Order: sequence, then C-alpha cells, then structure tokens
Amino acid sequence: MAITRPKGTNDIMPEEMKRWHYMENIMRTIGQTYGYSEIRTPMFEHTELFQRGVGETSDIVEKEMYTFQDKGNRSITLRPEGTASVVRAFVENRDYAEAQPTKYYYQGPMFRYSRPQAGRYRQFNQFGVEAFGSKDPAIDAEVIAMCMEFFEKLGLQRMELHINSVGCKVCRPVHKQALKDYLAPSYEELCDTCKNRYEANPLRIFDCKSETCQEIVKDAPTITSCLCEECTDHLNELKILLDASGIEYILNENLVRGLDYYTKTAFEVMVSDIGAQSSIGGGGRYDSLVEEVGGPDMSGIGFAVGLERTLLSMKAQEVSVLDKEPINVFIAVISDQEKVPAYQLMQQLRKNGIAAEMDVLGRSLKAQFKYANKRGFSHVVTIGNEEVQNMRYPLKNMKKKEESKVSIEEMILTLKEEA
RNA sequence: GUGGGUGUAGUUCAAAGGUAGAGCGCCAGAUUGUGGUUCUGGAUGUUGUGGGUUCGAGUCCCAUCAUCCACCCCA
Repeated sequence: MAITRPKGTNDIMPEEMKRWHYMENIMRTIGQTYGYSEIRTPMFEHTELFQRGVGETSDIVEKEMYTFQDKGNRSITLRPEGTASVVRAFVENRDYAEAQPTKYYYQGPMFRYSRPQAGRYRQFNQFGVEAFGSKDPAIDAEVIAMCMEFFEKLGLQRMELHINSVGCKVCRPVHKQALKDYLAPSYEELCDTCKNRYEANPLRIFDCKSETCQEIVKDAPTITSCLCEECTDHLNELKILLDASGIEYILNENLVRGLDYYTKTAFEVMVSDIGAQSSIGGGGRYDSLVEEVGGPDMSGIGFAVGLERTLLSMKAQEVSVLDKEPINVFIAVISDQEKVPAYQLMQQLRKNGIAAEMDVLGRSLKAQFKYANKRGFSHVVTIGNEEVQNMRYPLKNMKKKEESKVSIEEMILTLKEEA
C-alpha cells in the first residue's frame, strides 16, 4: 500500500499554487499600505504558551492540540493559532521598548487535531495581523478594514461582518453574574455541554446550536447591556469609524469567540455556500494577553483568516485569478545529433532570463509540438542539422502560428520584447 | 469524541449474484522537419484490505482502513 498523506492535511499542487501566490501578494500589499511588517515565528512552541495564552477552558487547548514530549523531555505543541506566538515574539524580542504601536502580519500553517470536514483541516493556513500598544478604537477599525479589504481585493462578495464587544475585566464579571442569575432557574434544561459552560464560561452558551439552549438564552442579558462606560465608549467610537469608512457590519450581541483572551471588540466574517464552516476570518482585542505572556501591560488586537476557507469561497463564487501568459520557449530537437547544440541554446536563453526547456524523452518532432502546445509554451524553436550549420533557427509563435528564421541574438531580443 | 455517505483504470463514473466497461486523460499512427480540430489504434485494474455466505461475490454479511459530509468546535 502506498503511503498517503496524514489525515486532514493537503498537498498544494503547482496548479493550485497560483491562487496561493495571488493571495500572498495581496497580503503583502495590504500589510505594506497599512504599515504592518511580516513576522515569522516557530511552528512549535512550549505547550505552556498556548495554555496560558489561548486559555485552559478553550476547546482548542482542551482537546485539539498536537502536543508531544521532545527528546529533551520538554512539552512541545504545534501552534494551533498565531496570536500567542506573535505576542511571545513581541515580548521576547523587546519590541515593546520601541516606538509604539507595533504592527505585524504573518502567514503560515496552524495545527489542530479534530475530525476533518469541508473547510476544516488538521493543518491549515492562516493570514493574520496583530497590533500592539494602542487602546484607540481607530486601531480596531483599521484591523477590521484590513480584514475586509483582503477579501474584497480577492474579489469575494457577500461577506457578512459581525461585530460585538465582549467587555473587559471590569464588566465581564458583572455580566457573568447577571447571566448566571438569569440562567439558574433553567439550569436543568440546558444541554450537557452548556451545563459545564455555566460555571466555566457561561458567555459561550450564546454560541450553542441546541434549540432549547437558544430558546433559554434568547432573552438573557447580553454582554452589551452590562458593558462598563469605557467599553461602551470604545464600541461606540468603533461603530462611528466603521460607518465613516463605509464598512457595513451587523452588531451581533450574541457573538462570542472561542478563544479566551478576547476583550472589548470581537468580530467575525462569514460567507455562505462553503458548507457548514462559514466563518472565514475573525479576531478581536486582547488587552491583557501581553501581560499574561510575561510582557508589560500593553493592549493588542488582531485577526486571523483561514486561507483554505477563503480559497473555497473563491471557488464557490467562481472568482477568477488571472495571470498573464508566460513567455517560454520549448526547444524541439530533430535528432540525437542536435542534442548538444540544443542544450547550449537552452542554457543561453536561460542565462538571458528567458524560460526555456527542451525535449528529454526522445520524442518525434510532431510529439514535441503536441507536448509544447499542451504545456502552454509560447514559442517553439526547432533544431536540426540545417540550423546547426546556418546558425539561424525557426522561432514559432504558437499563439499567432507565425514562424520566422532568426539568429540567437535576434531570438533573445524578440522574446524579451514580448515578455 | 459522535453520527451518516462512499471506496472499481491516472480521473469521473457504469456493470440489478453469472466473461470488469465507457467518457475524459495518457501513448502511438493518419508517407519525407511543425501543435490545438478530426479519424484510427494501444496501454492501464490483486474492484481499499481481511474474513464470511454462495456452485459462483465488484455486487450480500462482518470487521478494518481510507475518504467525504454533518455534529461538536473553529479559521
């Protein structure tokens, strides 16, 4: 039996790679225009980072981490998300001592152990940004704008932006108590998961898909109704900024995020028709995470978008990625005798920056042309005895079906002009 | 972790318990050194794996693995 890829992983084959490069270019452009610099952190970290950073009660930490002992007996975890690592790097490299704010973006694979399905994989890629050192809602607005601009630049349509405030360490305990008081009489009717949530993190009951839980929670006090003055002002200012910059959003008071570190602003971007996993990006503010990881008391905010899901949406919406036709030459060889001169010509073209390949399967001339056509070469040069003698070569433009006899110098010139 | 669907050629899929097939793709040819269309020919399978029922199993049963989808959760 042939060896297959591990469950939940994907090979990105060359054909697919075009779309990835396209997305990556857009990331760089957006990062650049918003003043964010790329950062790359390790794909594995000390397990403790995620336990402290992402939160012990989150499902990610409880049951989805790839954790193992290394040979030095350290507990190591493949990163399940990017924020904790970026925060760690920000603290460890003392970037907090530089002029603020500090703004990073990153891209790379994340790992979560869960059953794969449409749009959910064990290794998946995220594009994310993090901004440290400012509590200003303008940063919240800018981060949300970047996220939306990423999708828009890709040509996606019909995204839904949901925003909410999940409060801070002042108002959250107030809401938690209010919520528990409200739920207490109906406790027995809650589903088993929500019974556990009741103590650990009652806020997440809002997220439950169970109809009875939804019914119970329908009129429960939302976090919004319990927000302190600071959080209320923050949310209001954010809304003003979003309105002012023409970003449409839905204020979703039930929006709760699965990672424990969020404070104040939380948001999520949804798109339909990619199956059950409709969330293609999300993020929020985390005002105590930096300190939690051992840094100074500094706030942060960021988002992460799932690139595989983004790609699925692009395919579902039939967004085309146009790339221009390449100029590349196939060198057709008539007989074995022209192999050496053909090879020399190929290398000479390559050294002049022209993509060139030659036949390496000893095929008939006809078969070589068929191959060149199938592989989309823009030009074919044929080399036979006559060409070697005269130093002039028939250069055929495959699209225009035109052929002319040229010297090598003329060939290079023509090809460079067309590129 | 729970539930459901599906495993047959490179690929998409047929074959109603009785000789494993088709489209696409791939390779070759249609007279001398030129592609896309057309025509002709060709190659390719331990029917995921292991058991069982049967005179006989791709087909029925059991197990196992893989994969897809959904729940959970999230990107």
